[in-house]
Amino acid sequence: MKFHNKLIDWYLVNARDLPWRKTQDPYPIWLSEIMLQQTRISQGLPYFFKFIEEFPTVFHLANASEDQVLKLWQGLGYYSRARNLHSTAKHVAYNLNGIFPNTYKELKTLKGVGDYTASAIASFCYREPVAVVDGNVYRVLSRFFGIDTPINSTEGVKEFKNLAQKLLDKKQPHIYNQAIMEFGALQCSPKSPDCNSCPLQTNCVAFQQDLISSLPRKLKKTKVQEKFYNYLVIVDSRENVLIEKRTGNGIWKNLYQFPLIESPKDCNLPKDLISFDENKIPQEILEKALLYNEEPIKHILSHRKLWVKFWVINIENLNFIENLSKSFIMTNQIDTFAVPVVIEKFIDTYGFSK
DNA sequence: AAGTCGGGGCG
DNA sequence: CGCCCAGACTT
Repeated sequence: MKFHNKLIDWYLVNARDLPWRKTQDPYPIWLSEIMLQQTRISQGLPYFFKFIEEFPTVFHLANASEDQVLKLWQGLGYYSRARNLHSTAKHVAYNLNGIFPNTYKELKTLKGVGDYTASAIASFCYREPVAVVDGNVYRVLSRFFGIDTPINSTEGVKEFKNLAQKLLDKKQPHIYNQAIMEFGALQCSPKSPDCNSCPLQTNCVAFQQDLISSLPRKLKKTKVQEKFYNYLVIVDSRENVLIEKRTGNGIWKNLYQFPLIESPKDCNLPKDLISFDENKIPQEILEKALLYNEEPIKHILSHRKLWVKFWVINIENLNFIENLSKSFIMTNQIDTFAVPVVIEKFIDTYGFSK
């Protein structure tokens, strides 16, 4: 039996019941594919339901504000996905009459839709014979064929894409693509795959040569850099709190935060804050800072290690911000703004009175 | 070709 | 801790 037939037979027995598999409507399928980029299904699923409920159609999503979209995305990470999602929704709604492109090539022109996502939508919605290559596919193919080309090298990307396309069942690309990904997720998992019950065992090079644990190969990434973040929770007598929008192009773009003082080392006293402050916040304000957490919170990201401290400053009124060039906002409705998880956790613990 | 971009879960 | 997850985009 052919490779693709074995995978599909396995899939028909073992497929999970997932909401985006019940439809050919490109809107929910596109939404799910964006959400699941570098994200486990268990983590993305609740967000998928939230989004479908809040934005039942691409027009609802297009008519929302970016702030609203980011707020709903809060906690899912890789926020450029949310910004691109919203941008593409507006494009589809206003320029394309709400109709998604229906070919791989056209789909790839959409913001946030790359090689994988275009293949997924084109095959699931329109039966176009284009093979998906995601983390699951890399793993299944590298093991079954014993390919040790690093999957994140230029040659590896090309090699696996060509192989995947060759193996594709072109009469039912939608089922084959689902099958190989589901197989990678459930049977041929990264750690301790279930080789004993595997229908591909006898022809699997990695299994026969005991290479399961060393495949797929991957070039190691650069080491993470450490940073020290000091957030100033400046609260006035009416429970207004100062926040700002992160604009630049870096991490957490367009999310909100408390005024931030980044320091080259751990800070323990207000005078440290004063020496590192670039917001030009008046000294007499910073002097009142009370350290909320003695031990910095370790916030681990894929490419960064953050040591985060929160400093609470109670003052009578926040009028001093008029003298600052930065655009801080006074708010007593902090819950309505999208914030990074490390700030969300602080807000939940600190408990502003509403 | 290498960096950047989140957060959670698992061994 | 290190690795991985239905990757895309920038430099």
